[in-house]
Amino acid sequence: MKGNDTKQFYITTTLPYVNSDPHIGFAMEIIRADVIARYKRLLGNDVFFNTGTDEHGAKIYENAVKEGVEVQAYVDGYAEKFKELTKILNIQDVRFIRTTDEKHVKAAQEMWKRCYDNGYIYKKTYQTKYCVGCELTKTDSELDHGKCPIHPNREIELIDEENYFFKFSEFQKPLLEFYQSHPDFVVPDFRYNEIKAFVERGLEDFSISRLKEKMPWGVPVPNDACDKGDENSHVMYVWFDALTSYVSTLGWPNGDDFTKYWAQDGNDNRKVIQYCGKDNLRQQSAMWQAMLMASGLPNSSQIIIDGFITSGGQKMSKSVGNVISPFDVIEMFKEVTDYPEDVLRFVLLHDISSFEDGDITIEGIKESYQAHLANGIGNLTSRIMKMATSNEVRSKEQEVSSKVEIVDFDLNHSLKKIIEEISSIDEYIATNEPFKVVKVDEVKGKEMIVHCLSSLELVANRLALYLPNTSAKIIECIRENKMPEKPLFGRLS
RNA sequence: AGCGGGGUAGAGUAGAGGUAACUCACGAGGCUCAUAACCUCGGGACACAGGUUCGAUUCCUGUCCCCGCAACCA
Repeated sequence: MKGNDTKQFYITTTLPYVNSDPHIGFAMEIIRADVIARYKRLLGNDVFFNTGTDEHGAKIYENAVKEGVEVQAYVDGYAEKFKELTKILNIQDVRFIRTTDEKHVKAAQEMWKRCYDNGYIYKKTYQTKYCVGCELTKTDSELDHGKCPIHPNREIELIDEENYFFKFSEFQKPLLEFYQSHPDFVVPDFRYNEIKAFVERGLEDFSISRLKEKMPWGVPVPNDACDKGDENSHVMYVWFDALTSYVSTLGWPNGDDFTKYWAQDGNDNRKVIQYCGKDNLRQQSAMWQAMLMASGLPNSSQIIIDGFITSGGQKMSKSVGNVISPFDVIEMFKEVTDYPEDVLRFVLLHDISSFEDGDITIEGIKESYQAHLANGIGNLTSRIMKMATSNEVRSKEQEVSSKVEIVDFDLNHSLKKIIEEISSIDEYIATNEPFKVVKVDEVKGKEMIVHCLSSLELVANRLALYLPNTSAKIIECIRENKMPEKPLFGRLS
């Protein structure tokens, strides 16, 4: 990922399933995608950045029924929450697709038709064991004493019906060949190895429809592409529908955006990047890729897999009481800073490894805030601007250096490098004492202060991807030669 | 043999075949431009056992332990 290697750049998060409030893990995913999107824009790329909500399926239907609300109203409420999340996180210029959007429904049906016409969808009667928790049919080998090992508290449903199936099994070879020829298709490498091993073990066709009478909340299977007599009797399996959102957001099968942004084979000018959590490895890097192959569309360029976030060494859960909501973190810092969203962005980007699991606690967030934002960049800005304003030293005009580099999507590493520079500027001030020198040798002292201003501006520029508002504020202070009206990041009481 | 990740100072994390780094906490100095901030110095660590190697904490093998892939979940 360096230089102007691409012209069009497409990046998407997964679409979170709207059966609960926005998770901080998703906040991390979209923040990371946002940093990459900003980076690519800075390099002059034409970026299409997508997110949205996944709104169909049995679990959502069940939840809405349980709460006694219209399903549409139920998903509308969640869609608003997730839209709100993109706003408070300062996610820049992102498209938002909902799988209940009309254009998405049409696209999912078109995807189905193409797979069907190409011979990859067939009908069969079968009896199967279905776990509602996983939204997956289970083979006997996948069950543990008749229970889903993943959802032992849910009863396995025995389904004896005629369903449509996707010929996943036919894609073992094509997928393996694809992985072989694209060794960086999945990042990090250990996830690449994992999916390769999974496909090597063999693939089974999976059911991609549900009887409407049992579960009506889904995209109707297009009847003109399928056998008569089947009219409106099936809806799509939620994964088949949801995965299509990555192209429906581009207006596929119509629209210029699709031809413009979705990677074409052999066209190095385009990149299609998908961010997702590690639970999505199979869906994104195997199922979805097989669907693309089946419908004759180009594959994605790269899948970036995030780790999970625990809190206090444990999975966040309401019963344990260690859930940290992105909204709450931002709320918590509103009193001490005008940039609470940057606090959350900072913590998620700086304190969590780019690809491994990470841990977050309220105490840890506060510690990181105090060390790096309040005592670090915030204090540094104050001390330098104080010297500059009281000695009337203006910064030199400086070409906006885009001396930022992100290698292999390792945002954590890149941000840490920038933070290290803050410390070295503090050290410069302590060692050279410009505040003292300026009193005895004005010219020399002012030169030193100018040097500090330049260094600060460089750091601020490099922080722009990560902490956009903070960065802009610092640059504003330098340009207008003024102190921040109040500390950038006030001390916690 | 289910899949995958991990065990590094008191705590949380980096890192890498050859002086083990950072944040917090702790001890001793310094500075006064700054948000009781900042700088310097110091104490203190690579789970265990084999192997490969001139040399491993890093690579390999085994053992022990922890975590995720379940539930409200990305």
